[in-house]
Order: sequence, then structure tokens, then C-alpha cells
Amino acid sequence: MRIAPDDAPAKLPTMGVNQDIAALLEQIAALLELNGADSFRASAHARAARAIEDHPTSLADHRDAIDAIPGVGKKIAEKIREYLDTGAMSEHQELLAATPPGLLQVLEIPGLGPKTVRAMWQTIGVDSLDALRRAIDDGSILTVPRMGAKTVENIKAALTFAAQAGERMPLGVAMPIAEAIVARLTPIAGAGAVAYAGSLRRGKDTIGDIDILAAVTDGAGLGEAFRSMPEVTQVLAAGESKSSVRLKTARGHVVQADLRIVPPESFGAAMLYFTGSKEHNVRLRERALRMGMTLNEYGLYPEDKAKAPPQSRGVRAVASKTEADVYAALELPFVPPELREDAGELDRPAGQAFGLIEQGDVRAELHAHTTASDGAMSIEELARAAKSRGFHTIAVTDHSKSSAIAGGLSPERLLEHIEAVHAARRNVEGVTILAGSEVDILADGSLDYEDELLARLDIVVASPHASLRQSEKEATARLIRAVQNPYVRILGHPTGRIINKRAGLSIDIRAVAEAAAARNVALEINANWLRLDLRDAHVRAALEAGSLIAIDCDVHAETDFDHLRYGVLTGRRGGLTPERCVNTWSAERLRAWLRREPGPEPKGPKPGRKPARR
DNA sequence: TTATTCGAATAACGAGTTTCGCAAAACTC
Repeated sequence: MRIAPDDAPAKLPTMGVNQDIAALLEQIAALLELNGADSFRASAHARAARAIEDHPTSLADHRDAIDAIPGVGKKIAEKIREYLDTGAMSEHQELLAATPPGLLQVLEIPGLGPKTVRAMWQTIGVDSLDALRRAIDDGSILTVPRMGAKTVENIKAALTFAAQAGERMPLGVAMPIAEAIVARLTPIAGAGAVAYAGSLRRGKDTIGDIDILAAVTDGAGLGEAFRSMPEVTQVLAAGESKSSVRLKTARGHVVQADLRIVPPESFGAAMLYFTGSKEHNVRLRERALRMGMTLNEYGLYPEDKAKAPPQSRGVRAVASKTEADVYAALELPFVPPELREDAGELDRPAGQAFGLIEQGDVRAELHAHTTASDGAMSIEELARAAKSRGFHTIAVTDHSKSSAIAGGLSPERLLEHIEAVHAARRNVEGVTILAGSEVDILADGSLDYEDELLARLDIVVASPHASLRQSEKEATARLIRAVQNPYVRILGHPTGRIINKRAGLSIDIRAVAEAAAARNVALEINANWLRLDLRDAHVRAALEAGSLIAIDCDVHAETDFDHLRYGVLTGRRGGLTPERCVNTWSAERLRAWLRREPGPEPKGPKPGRKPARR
């Protein structure tokens, strides 16, 4: 189905057990901070929450694996078991009883940290966003220690910002904004370099704020230009080397952007620092210390125990100019930005490259719609567009009959459509046009067309579109049954999530990927930036389970081909190599895979007859 | 709270900017 940004919001969190546990631990971390507990205790809970959020298997089913997760120690493992047994964590309940729940929202406001929020609570009883607004209005907020007129102004602006900005911004919204800023600042930087960094460069599916780095000898003009861009609504910081602004784009997006200026010789070290993740940087700095060096955003320096930072004392850096220099000096392989998450990427020995997929490797689009269902192009227009992008193969996969609002094809119309594809082949040379279908996976895991009809297709993409609020168990069984259909080649947008709008199916990705691997079926990364489904953690788990991956743009209009970069970024975050991605294969290899005999029949009662050979 | 390393004690990155109140805390990435 065509997914556009203006789709009606429908927030329906259907969370898995891991997500529930992660949310609880996250909240415990915030509550600990508010109660003035040891900050290391708080951050330990936050770290554990992140680890569990991305853990591929449900902790409910793998209780013995809990202690093995890095960042989860004895105490937190106990709390998780308590939750699995009782549905609650007593420490969480106690903290909640001792802390007004509204304080958690106050803590979310940028610029307000735990110390300040706690002070406001203890001195004037601010216990919610409403209470905070009242305290601002009646001036009582000024009686809080270390609270002045300027801070109050900033809080007011932050409240407005939070109301406008809402959730984290999708990758596909943030990227063009960042590129526009870079394009604007580059001429001003002269010989210097300007680049975006942060979670955007790491390719995360959503972005908190936009980070821009400039490497120039004199940055005064650049900082000024950045702060006076027409979209800027507020300047948060205006230092020599650092500026921070809030801006509102012409399309109404509200976002914070930071500019950091460093001397050209520090560009690599600064890119590392500003790209993050913070956790990755901490590991790098710890490693540097163990090797007798210290790493900051200006470079990697010999550690000499002096208090003042080395760059201010004219100490010569061991490495600083490029990221690769710094990694090499730390005896590490160059880590692609997408993998810098402190998720084991530093365990790889130097000299062993990651070999991740690149956009140029992709030679086929295997999920596209035409005017026959809800696409904007005819078959021939689609084929020519694919050819102009350098693809050797394009699959026409219009919707099946149950997707009525998307103009799904009846069996009769599908037969006609197959003929139309065959006819188009005669008119468009130089690209292979596959006759396929994006077939709905019904709630019970059966498909929307009979096997006899599926047998006539070159490729079947099976996707869930409805019943997206099933339990994890039902959803997993549903998808496994779908990949076991002998004609299915790709499992399309497996969870059906829409970023910031719909959580989608919660699944045991490992079980689904194992079933797919056994049948030689590929799991799709839907590259549409509102989907990015599979998501990064799922890709990693799928690869570990031995599954193939497809990256598809789910093309409905010509510009949808441009989404490919987001799908590739997501694949890279999951550690995807070209070999494991069917879209990178030669036309011959792809053809052989599509025509292959299906894998062994699943165990247990057989759902259907043996497939006929096509 | 976790991970690590002298196994019970210890460390857990590093810098810029703002604000408040005149040196230092707080916050952010």
C-alpha cells in the first residue's frame, strides 16, 4: 500500500516483551536520576534498556540468555525475571510511588536535567508540565536555586519547541534538511569541508537533531551564517566553535541543529566525535587510555597526565586528520558510521574490513506497483525508470485482492496483468521485467491468491497489511506459515510498522528468519523511510539466522527509487554484505534463485500440494 | 549498577557553552 507522510495518525503500540522491559528500565533510570541516586546506577539501567530493546529474541522465551546480554548484570537480570514472573518490578513501583509521574515529562524538556528538575520539585512542588507552566506564569520559579530570568526564557521556548517538534524526525525528513544546510555552508567554508554527522550519518531510522561539522581555519563567518539562516527561530548557543539553533523549515518541520567548527587538521577526530554514537566514542576513548593515549574531538594524543587539554598546549597529535587515521592508530579496522553503536563492532581485528553493502551494489528492484493497483506509472514507464537507474531487473508486484483500498487485483485482473507485463517486455529492451504480485498475508498466514495462480508468477512478495495487532506468538506463526508457501520468494515489510504512527507486528525475528533461511526466502528491508521494515536490529538477527535479505523501494512513483539509500543505510546498520542481498546479484543468479525448486516441505501436516515447476 | 581485575575494591570519556553569580555547576553531544 502507498504510504505517504499525510496518512492519518493511528498510534497503536503493540509492544513485545523486550520493548516493555526496556521501557520499564528506561523509566527506572529516569526515576533514579530524579531521586538523586548515584548517576552510574541510573545510566546502568539506561544501558541495559538499550541492549534489551534491540535483543532479537523474546526474553520471555529465553530466560537463561538474560545474564549473557552485555550491560545486564546480576541485579538487573533479577528485576527482569521478577517482571516475567509477576508482570511488574517492585523497584519500579517503589520509585513511582515516591515520585510524581508528571516529573518524567518535565525531565524530557531539553535544557532541563535531573538536578534542576529535582530542585524545582523539592523547593516549589513542580510535579508536572502544567505545574511548571504555572510556576513560570506566577514567577515562583525564580525562587528555585540557580534559576534566573534567562533560564526561564529558555524553558519557555523549549516547551513551545517540544509541542511543535513532537517525536523524533524520520531519517528521510532529516536527511534533505541536513543536505540543504551543508550545501548552503559549503561555499562559505571556502577551502574547508562541511559535512553532516550524528545519528543521521549513522543512518538511524529517526533523528533527534541535526549535527553539522565544519573544518575551517577561521569559523566566525560560518557560525554567523549558520545562526542567521532564515529558518532559524531561536539561537541556543553561539560560541566560537559551537553554535546551536532551532529552526522551522518551509515544510513545517521543527528541529534543532548544531554546528561545530574545528581546525582542518582535526577533521577526522571531530567527525568521529560528532558522528558518535556516544557509547562508541566512550569505548574508543577507553581503548586510547589503555594504549597510553587520550582521544578528544581534536585528535588522538599521547597521555601525559597534564590537566589542560593537549591541543591547547601545542602537543602534537598521533592521529587526527581522518577517521581512518584515528582507527588505525588505535589498531582497529575502519568502522563504518552505521555500525558505531557499541554493539561489538570494536571486537573485529585490524585489517579485517566490514565489507558492507553500498548503494551502487543494488541492481534490481523487486517490489513495485503500477497504475493497475495504486502506483502512478504504467508497466513500461516503471521499466524505463528502473533501467535509467541502472537496474537490470524490475519486478511488477501489484497488490492482491484483499488490499481493496489499494486497488488490489482480482484473480482475473491479475491474469490480464501478467499478459500486459509480457507485452511490455517486447517494448522495453535492456531490462528484465518480472511479472509478480505483492500478495497479502492474511491473518492466519495463508495467502490472498490460490497456489495455482501464484505458480504463474515470476516472483511473489508476501506482505502483511491488515491484522497488525496480533500477539507476538500469532504474528510469528503467521509469517512463518507465509514463508513456507512454496511460491513466496520475499517477505515484504515483515512487521508492517509505520515510523511514529504504528508499531506494527511484534515478532520473534529469529524464528521467522530461520524459517525463511530454510526455504531460501529473502526478508525485505522496505526502503521507504516511513517503514524501514525490517529495521536494523531485525536485519542483524536475520543475517545471524542465515536468512537472505532484499532491499526494495516499494515503488509507487518515480521518486520512490530515491528511497534506496535509506534501505541501504538500514541494511548496513544490520551488517548486511552484498553477497547476502538478492538485489545485488547478477540477472542470471537472480533468475536461478527465483526459479529454484523450493526448499524442503516444512514438518507437520502439509498445507497444500507439491508445487508445479515453472 | 556493571565490568574488571591484585576477588573486594574500583573506575566508569572529554570538551564547549551558558548561566548564575563572580568560581563552578549544569547540560549537551
